[in-house]
This record gives sequence, C-alpha cells and structure tokens, in this order.
Amino acid sequence: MKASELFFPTLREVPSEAEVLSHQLLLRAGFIRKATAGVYSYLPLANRVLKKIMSIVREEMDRAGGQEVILPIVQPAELWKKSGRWEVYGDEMFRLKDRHNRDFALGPTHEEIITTLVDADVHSYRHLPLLLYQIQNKYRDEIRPRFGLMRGREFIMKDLYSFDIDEEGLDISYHKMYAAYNRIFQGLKLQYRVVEADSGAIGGNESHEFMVLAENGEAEIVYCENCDYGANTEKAVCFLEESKAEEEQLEREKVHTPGQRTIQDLLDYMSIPKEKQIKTLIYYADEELVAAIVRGDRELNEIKFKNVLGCNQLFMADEAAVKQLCGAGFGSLGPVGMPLKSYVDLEVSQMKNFACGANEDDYHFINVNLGRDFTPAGINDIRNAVAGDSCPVCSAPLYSMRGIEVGHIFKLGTKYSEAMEANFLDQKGKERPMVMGCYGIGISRTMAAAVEQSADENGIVWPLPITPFEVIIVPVNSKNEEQMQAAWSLYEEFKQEGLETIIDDRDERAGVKFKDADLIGIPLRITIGPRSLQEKQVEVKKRTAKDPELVPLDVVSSRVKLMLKEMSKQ
RNA sequence: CGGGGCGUGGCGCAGCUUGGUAGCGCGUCUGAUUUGGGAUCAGAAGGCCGCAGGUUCAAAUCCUGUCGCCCCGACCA
Repeated sequence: MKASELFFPTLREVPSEAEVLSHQLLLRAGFIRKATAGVYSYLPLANRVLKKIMSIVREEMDRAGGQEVILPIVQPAELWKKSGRWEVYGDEMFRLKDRHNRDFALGPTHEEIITTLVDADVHSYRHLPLLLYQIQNKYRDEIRPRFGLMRGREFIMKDLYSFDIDEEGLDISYHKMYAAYNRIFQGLKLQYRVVEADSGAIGGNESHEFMVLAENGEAEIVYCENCDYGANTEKAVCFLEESKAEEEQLEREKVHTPGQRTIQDLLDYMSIPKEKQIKTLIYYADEELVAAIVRGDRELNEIKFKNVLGCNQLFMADEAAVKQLCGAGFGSLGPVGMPLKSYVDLEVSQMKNFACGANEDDYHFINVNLGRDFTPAGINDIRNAVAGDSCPVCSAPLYSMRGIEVGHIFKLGTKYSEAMEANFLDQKGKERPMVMGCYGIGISRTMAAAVEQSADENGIVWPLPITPFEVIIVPVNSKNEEQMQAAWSLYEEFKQEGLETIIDDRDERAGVKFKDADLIGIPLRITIGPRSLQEKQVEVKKRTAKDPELVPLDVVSSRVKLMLKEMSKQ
C-alpha cells in the first residue's frame, strides 16, 4: 500500500474529546472518527486490525465446531415480548417503529432471534449440539457511552450460542468455548485473566469473564497468585477467616458527636479506627426500606445485597425518608433500635465493641456488639472484595487490578429455550427444552484494549498478530531517485514475499514520516537514507527498539521475515 | 437521570467580564528554498461563532430556550 494513497488522517494534537489513551491514539493515528456519542466510523487501518481480530476469532470458533451465520439487526418486538425482555431491557434498547407503527428493536444481543431460529428448524436430539455464531454490530443505548471504543452504543461483537440436549452437553460446549477463548486471547498477544463472573441473576450457572489488564479498565478484579482464582471485585466471594483472639464485650456507651458525619470524621474526632466502625446504609428494596451494615471502610456490594434480598429494584433511600423512619439523618444511623430489617455483612459478625450511629442526630454508640445490642435479619456476604482479602480457594492474599472485559461466556440453561419454546425430542420421544449457552467477544473493544495495553509516548505499538501492516518502508527523501528506486524495488520484493507493507512515498520530510510510522504503530520500519544506501544497506528498526540495525539490501526481505518470525514467537 | 465543563475555519485554542461585525498556532492549497525525528519564506483559500428566539442602532459577546459533545456518579451514613 502506498502511503500517498492510504486514507489515514493523522492528527498532531490530541482531540479535546478524548481522555483515555486508546481513544486518543485511535483518533490521532487516523483509525477512527466519531459520528455521534458512542458511534464510530472505522477507517482503513482500523478495518485491517478488526479483520485480523475477526479472523483469529473465526478460526477458533470454527475449530470449536461453531458455524457462522448472520442474524438480523432489526428485530420485531414480538420476540422480545415473548421472552419478557421487551419490558426488562428498558432504555438500553434502541427501539423504532416501521411505517405500520409496529415496534422493532435494534439487536442489543441475539438470544431471542437465534432461539426462535433454532426452534423452527431443529426438533431432534440427532441435530444437537449446535453451535452458531456471528460477528456483527450490536446496539445498546448505554447510559453513558465512554472512552471511545471501550463502551460504545454501536459496537462489533462476536456472539456464539450453543444448543445442547442436557447439562452435560452444555458443559462440553462451555469448556470448548473456554478453551477457544484462551487460545484467542493468547493468539492476540494480550495480557489477560479469566475471572469468575456473577451467576446470581440466573442462579447457579457458570460464567467467566476474560479481562485484558489495563489501568483504564472499567472493572476491578481480584486474583490469586497462588492458585488460579480470579473474580470481578463486585462478584468475588468474600471468604471469612476464623476469628482470632476473643475480645471481651464492653459496656455500650452513647457519646455526643456534634457534626461528625463520616467515618473519617469519627476517626478524627474519637480516634476510632475504621475497622472498629460500622456503617449503616438504607435502601429501598422494591417498596420496603431495609438497612445494610458493613465495616466502616468497606463498600457495600449492591449486586450481592440484591441477591440476598431477592428483590427486583434496589436503590438508596433519600435522607428525608430515612430521617422520618429512623429519627436521624445519614451519619448518625446505626442498627441499635433501628426500626428496619437490617442485614449484616459476614465480616461484621466477627467484630466486637464497634462504633455506630445512635439513630439520633449527633450521637453515636461505642462498644456495640451484635447479638447483645441488636439482632440482624440476616448475616451474609454483602461487601465488595478488596486486595488483601483471603482467596476463597486457597486462602492466600488476593491482589487487585483493573481490567477491560473483552470476552464473557455464560451458561444460560433453559431460560430462553423455555421462554421461546425451543424444544426437541429426545431418544425416548420426550419433548425437552434445549440447554443453551452464550459466548461473546467485543471485537471493537478488543482493538481498543490492545492499544490500551500496548502503546508508548510516540503512539500505538501493535501486537504482531493484529497489526494493520507488518512493515513500513521509509525513503528519507522522496525526491531522491536513488532512494526511491531502492524503496520501490524493496516494496515489490516484499509484496512478492507476502509481507504486508506500506511504502511511504509521500513528499514529506523524514521527521513527518517517522512520526506517522510510530503513531500508527507498524512493528517494523525500513529506513532508506543516503548514508547507508551508499554501502548498499538499509536500516531496519523495530517499533519497540531504540536503534536500528543495518542490513545489506540483498538480504533485507529474508532478514525482515526472520525478525517477524521471532517477534511472533515472543 | 443527577452534578460539572465545553460548543468560534479540518485540529487545538484566544476573544465574551466592559456589545461595534473574528483572531492565533497547527493543518490545507500555490511557488521557491529545503530534506535523517512533525522545515523556512512568500502568497492564498477556508468561519450562518452549535441552533432558534429575544434585547439593542448594533450580538461570538447580554437574556431565554433548545440541541450536541466530554468528564464524574451516592462511596458517604
């Protein structure tokens, strides 16, 4: 490809709209342009990267027995009403009407469509298992699209759906996908971790997320270095260790704490450490007000709490309502004498002589003890895990890190097959619902994640498997015939050898070409300049290397091929 | 949805307080001189100042409304 003909509008300055590294670089290097919030055009370089990601994904999906299809983006409301998700999905679904005023949605996901499709034409155990997948745009009207491709409203996704005759079959399909996903992310040369994901909503089913490690990741994960355990922070099980030294229960006291509202205030005012405080959070669980109690320095995990309560809606109560019911505003709340059902975090059940609000403005209790001073409605794991917690598998201390969720695999069971009546006849002629799984990879997000993980101050550093081009040839002076001749003949040679090559034939100064080559992240750069050329040599430089190496003209292509081969092994 | 910020040539910004009809840097085009890490000089093109209404002799600037974009998201009890 000639750089003079390639559409890659690079920018010198960071567009003001981009805050995050991958967003900035993809814009600056001319990979993407925004159409509207969360919706992007992919320019030629991005297209090449996406195609490579897709082809790696395809290869593994096919190898695992998947068959590619293309499902409709425009989906009739009836299907969604049948599954019950027309209402449940809420504002996140793009909805539209046709000329007859019939309701449609732009597909945010494809369980309804594919289950209906399979139901219509698969009726026998003989035709199962069946693994169907597609790669295409998904539409989700996110509350807050952000970070460029990281969370878009239109994005490219690979989604595969498995249909099996029973749970054992699903296990097999699931593990095939699990293995395929590992091969994919290894093949993409990304640093990632597999973590356990929430299984609460559907109940007892397995689910894993594939997280690319990156500072700008939206999710926090905890993981164990001693064993394989890893989990999304909000999903990680908090493991309760045996309580240590028994502490004697002290007399409860009420203390005047004027103006002290926060945990930190109390610490400053009365030197009560956070580990000796609890906080009381009041929530609406559907209609009912309930209290959640966690250690002062912990975060309540709303997902866990919701699962414990088994309610549909959970949101924080407003201060006015709380004051009316409990007699005190935020900051002076506590479980002692609380007129609401209170749910205590596991960890709190081991605390002794702690401090909490007295349900009277500007008063706190100290030396409060569970059981003696109040009785909770439940004791459960309802806080977020943090680094330093014990691994629930092997008890080693957990570490934490941020990650970008690029893949998610899920055992669905019969949720959709029952709703959509996707049944089959088993060996005994009995009708049973198919057992399903779904498996997604964010293709466009993966591209952003790769940039997030692999870039320096000069620009993107593409991992070899997904680089838009492998080599860029830079003649230092495009007006110099000798250089250009050498450049063109190398270019032709590389093309013959099947190397993906850009030749920077633009009439620009060397500096501009170097800057652009670095910015767009091509792994190898060949520089053809007057000095080395005199000795029939060119410079070959890795994007990541500081200095080039000199290579004689007649062996450049073999040297380049060797270098690429070595790089692909790293 | 709530909070904050921003909309001025392709990009980054100034001007707005104190109204007088738009400016800087980069980019683009032409020519010349240059050519190893974002050249120099000379010339040029390009802007309904997001949109709509209002105030005024006069609005980028003041007022009202509206649309769009970006960031943050109870972390405190």
